[in-house]
Amino acid sequence: MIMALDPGNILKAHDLKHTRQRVRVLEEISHGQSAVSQPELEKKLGKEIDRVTLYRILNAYEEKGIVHKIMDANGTANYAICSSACTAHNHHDEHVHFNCTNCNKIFCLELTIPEIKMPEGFKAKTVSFTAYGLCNKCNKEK
Amino acid sequence: MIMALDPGNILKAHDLKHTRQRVRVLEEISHGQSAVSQPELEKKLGKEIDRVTLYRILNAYEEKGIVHKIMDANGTANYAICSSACTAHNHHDEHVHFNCTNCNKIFCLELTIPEIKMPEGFKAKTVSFTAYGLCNKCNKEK
DNA sequence: TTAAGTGCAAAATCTTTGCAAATGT
DNA sequence: ACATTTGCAAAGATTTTGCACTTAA
Repeated sequence: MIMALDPGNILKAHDLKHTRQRVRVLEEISHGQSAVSQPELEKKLGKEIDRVTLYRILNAYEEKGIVHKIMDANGTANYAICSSACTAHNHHDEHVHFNCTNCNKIFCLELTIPEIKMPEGFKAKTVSFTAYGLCNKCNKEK
Repeated sequence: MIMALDPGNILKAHDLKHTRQRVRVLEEISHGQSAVSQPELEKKLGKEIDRVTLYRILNAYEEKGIVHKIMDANGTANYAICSSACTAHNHHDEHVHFNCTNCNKIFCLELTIPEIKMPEGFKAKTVSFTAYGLCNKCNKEK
């Protein structure tokens, strides 16, 4: 049941070559408990990986369904590892996100998004739910 | 109860001068039943209003609580008129949004976002709910 | 060996800033 | 008359594209 989460397997499973750069990006994204913004990744990896390469790797990961991209309130891309249920054509990212307005981090909460009946004619394929406020860390500091 | 919705009153009520450019932007935003993206506004108003002025007007409107800004999946800003209940410091935008993946339009649905209990330590101030799929128009065409 | 991936340079966008001229009250 | 607002020019930032060099399989 525990599917291989190490970079090597993830890359192999998606027909992506195992390169130093790709491994590093995966490491950084799976690092903490929150999603990582692209600017953060650039800051962290700027010396090791070219900016353009980072764009390409992130796009590839998103297309393959390895990570999911979450836009924060500023239109900045954030990335988190997809659950193993995700595939390139069937993205399951239907949990609640929490976007801290202080530290700007995005957390993937283990909460399912409630169903909502759409009006006549509107057919929802996927939904997204994001809560904005203070995360558990920033709450204490304030 | 029906508060004045004409541009003149809206602007006056928020201490903004009544200029040709501001009126046009308000007209375009309140035009249809869906939110308008910034690129659409630029295309529509490009001959009448400078790009930079448009940025400034949209920012002012958002700060004053005249419009609300909705980021679509591409990180593009979309704007819709706020309900009269919005003020600069108390934004009420807690209805469901529908983002059509075909025509890219965003619709403000008259549906309230269900409450979700946050995990220990996380305090949500506002929430956003967006459904992605085909809108009533695009559903028919496909 | 060779197709895929990377880095660099440069183009194309998008967004912000500064300032002089124009405009609304 | 005067503070705001606008347009233009230009700086800054972000994202994309092309191509030669490198690297994993």
